[in-house]
Amino acid sequence: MKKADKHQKILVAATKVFGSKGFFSARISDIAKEAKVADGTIYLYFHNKYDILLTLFEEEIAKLIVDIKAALAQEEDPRRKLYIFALHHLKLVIEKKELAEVLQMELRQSSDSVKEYRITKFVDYVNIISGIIHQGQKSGIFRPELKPGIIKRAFFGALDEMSRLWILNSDHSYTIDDTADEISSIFLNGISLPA
Amino acid sequence: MKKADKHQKILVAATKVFGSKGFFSARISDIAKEAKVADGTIYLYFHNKYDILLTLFEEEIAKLIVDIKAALAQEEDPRRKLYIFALHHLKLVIEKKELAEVLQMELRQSSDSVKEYRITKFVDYVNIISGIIHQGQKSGIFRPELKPGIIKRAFFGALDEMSRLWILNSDHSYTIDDTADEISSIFLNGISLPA
Amino acid sequence: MKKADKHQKILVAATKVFGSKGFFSARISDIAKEAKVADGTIYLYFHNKYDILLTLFEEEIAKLIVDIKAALAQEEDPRRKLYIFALHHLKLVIEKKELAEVLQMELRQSSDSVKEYRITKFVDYVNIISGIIHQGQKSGIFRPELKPGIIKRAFFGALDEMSRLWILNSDHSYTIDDTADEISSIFLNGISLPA
Amino acid sequence: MKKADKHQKILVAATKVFGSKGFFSARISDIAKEAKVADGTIYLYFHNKYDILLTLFEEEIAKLIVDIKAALAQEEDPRRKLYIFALHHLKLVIEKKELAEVLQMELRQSSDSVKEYRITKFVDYVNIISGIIHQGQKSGIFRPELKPGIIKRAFFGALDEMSRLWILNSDHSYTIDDTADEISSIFLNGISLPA
DNA sequence: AATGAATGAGGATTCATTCAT
DNA sequence: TATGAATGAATCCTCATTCAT
Repeated sequence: MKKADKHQKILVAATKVFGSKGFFSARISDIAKEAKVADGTIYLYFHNKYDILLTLFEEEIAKLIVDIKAALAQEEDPRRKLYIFALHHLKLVIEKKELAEVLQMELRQSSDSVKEYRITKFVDYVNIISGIIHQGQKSGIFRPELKPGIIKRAFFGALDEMSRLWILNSDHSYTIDDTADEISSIFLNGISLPA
Repeated sequence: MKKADKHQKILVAATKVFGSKGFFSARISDIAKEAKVADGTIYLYFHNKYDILLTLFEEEIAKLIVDIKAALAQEEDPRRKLYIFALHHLKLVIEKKELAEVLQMELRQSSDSVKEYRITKFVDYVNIISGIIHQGQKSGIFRPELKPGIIKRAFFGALDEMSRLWILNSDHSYTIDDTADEISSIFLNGISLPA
Repeated sequence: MKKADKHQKILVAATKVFGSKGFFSARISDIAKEAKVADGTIYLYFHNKYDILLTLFEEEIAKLIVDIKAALAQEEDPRRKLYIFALHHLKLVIEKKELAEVLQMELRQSSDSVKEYRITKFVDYVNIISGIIHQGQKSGIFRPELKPGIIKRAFFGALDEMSRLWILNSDHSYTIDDTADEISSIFLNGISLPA
Repeated sequence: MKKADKHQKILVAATKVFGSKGFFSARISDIAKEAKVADGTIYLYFHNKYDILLTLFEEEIAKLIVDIKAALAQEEDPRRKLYIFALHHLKLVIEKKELAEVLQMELRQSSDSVKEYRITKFVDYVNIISGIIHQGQKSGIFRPELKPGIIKRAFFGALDEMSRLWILNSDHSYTIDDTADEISSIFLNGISLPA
């Protein structure tokens, strides 16, 4: 197994373990067992437990940004773009339940280093939304008086809370597409100029 | 000092400490010092560290529900009610920054006992929103095809994310009233039937 | 048991354990067991394992300095003083075998903090010797051309090496008094001016 | 590279590393890096970390004994011999600072295997001194009532302490020759019969 | 009821040693 | 022979909880 593979294997295991027990309750030995490596091996790839969490965010959010930007590039209409963002975000929740849980829980951690982190990678992600809003305002589709800084937060928050619903409830009454559709249409109705 | 007072004093201290360091990083001795009692005294009022967190939610959210319901009772119009809910929720963030932080962070903890708890008290709180939506749909003000279960989550999530913005940023460009207004109007535009 | 007592009890235990296994091989749990306290209790009195060692030196050498100075105060003749110093030093080896072993072993540790320490407390101790030499030179008893800085080291080294002999060998062919006498007389012959 | 060369290279590296960090704080990987071999390679030449230390003593002290005996063979006078021994010992400190540090520190370790070792090789070294004393007593130069067993220890101790001075202090006020001269003359004055 | 010293279980991390390549 | 990634036993230290006073 190549070096990069083991690095990845540990991250995958950590995502799962952090997701199910939370960062603090997760034990290094849990991650090691899940990754089928020795405890000590983890320290060949990461400085410490916290470094695993940080790397997790860095790598996964980076991937997510790439994916979403690729999907958005196919589309012109800011209204459609908002829907696509919602859809992607919610899809992530289903496909990478564990990462979503980590995002859910750990992103709220108040430790300074995470806060610092947030203002880099995570903010890039959320700023995709304000970019869409901005574009829509320039095209005369969205109401010009709205502050993109507020909308992006509200939109992200709405999606995020929906994710929480999915993560915590096992039986899902609604499909992703329906939910993405419903949330984006509420927002679109809310922020669009009358035709 | 009466028994109830010390119980309360510890909860106030715990709110502050959990808020600033998070549940796991908070030490019982931190809370004891903040409450100006001995470490051991805490165990005369609470079973364990976790019990403090649970009690905190129970008591504080209960109070919050009472407050909000009182405010809503003054109002008939579901559209106004939604604005009032938003305003109250955001006001809480300012007035009880620490509790809001605890809500922000710990509510996301996936530990089973919290999950269990959420389906009681916290859900009551969020259900106030779906009650408003429902009422609005019955009165023919809100679009009848929308699922209150989704709307309530989206609305709460939007508010919650705005709170996060406030908690983590020190300088606030927008006022609470503006934000409550903007968010509720997006939603109201989004979910209202055309007049 | 009073607080100071437990502090002392731990130091006594540490002296014994460090003495028999050396600092690095000694386990905190060994010291705790020897002191009949819980492992954690040690950390109520000391910052860490290293702090125990440092405190040990500080307290024991301080006591030793007091004792030796008291004994020297009774005496005028620098020649007698040197003998008294030798006698006290060697007596310490017998009476506090463990501390002597710690001194033997750990004082040689090259860690910076110990080195730093040495230039304070331990140097005070050894400087008692150069004080005696100096006094003897002023009184015209010791050869004036000798450097007290060298003599003190040589004399201490000779005593120290004799201690090592005692500590490592179980059967002692010579008595302390004989040894103190022999070593001090070699030095006295070596450094005295012809009568 | 021949087998013996790598064996030697590791010992040289170990001398340096043990000397600067002490045996316990030295890491196998430090030695490996210093010797420019892989960690695992060390185990092809030594059984374990401890075996390196033992071999170090064995080989280096053996060399030292050969050197000193060669130098002493040139000389008849026991008084000159003592001076030569002192000079050689102190020269070692300058030339092989690291080995001297190892001697300084690790020789004091009380671990049983080292203690055992000491009674073989190291004792041979120190016994060179008692041999000189004995010879001097037979020749009627040194006082016959002195116990060579004590003198050898005291002399070695004095030299050893002087080494410590050199190793720990960077600026050396005295030259080796001066120091060797001063120490051996103190002893010679101390142990010689009046002419 | 209140205290805070004492407890000891638990876990992150290190590093000597092994072993597949 | 040589490598260095992998191992996992070992240990310092933390801190929730207890309990004698």
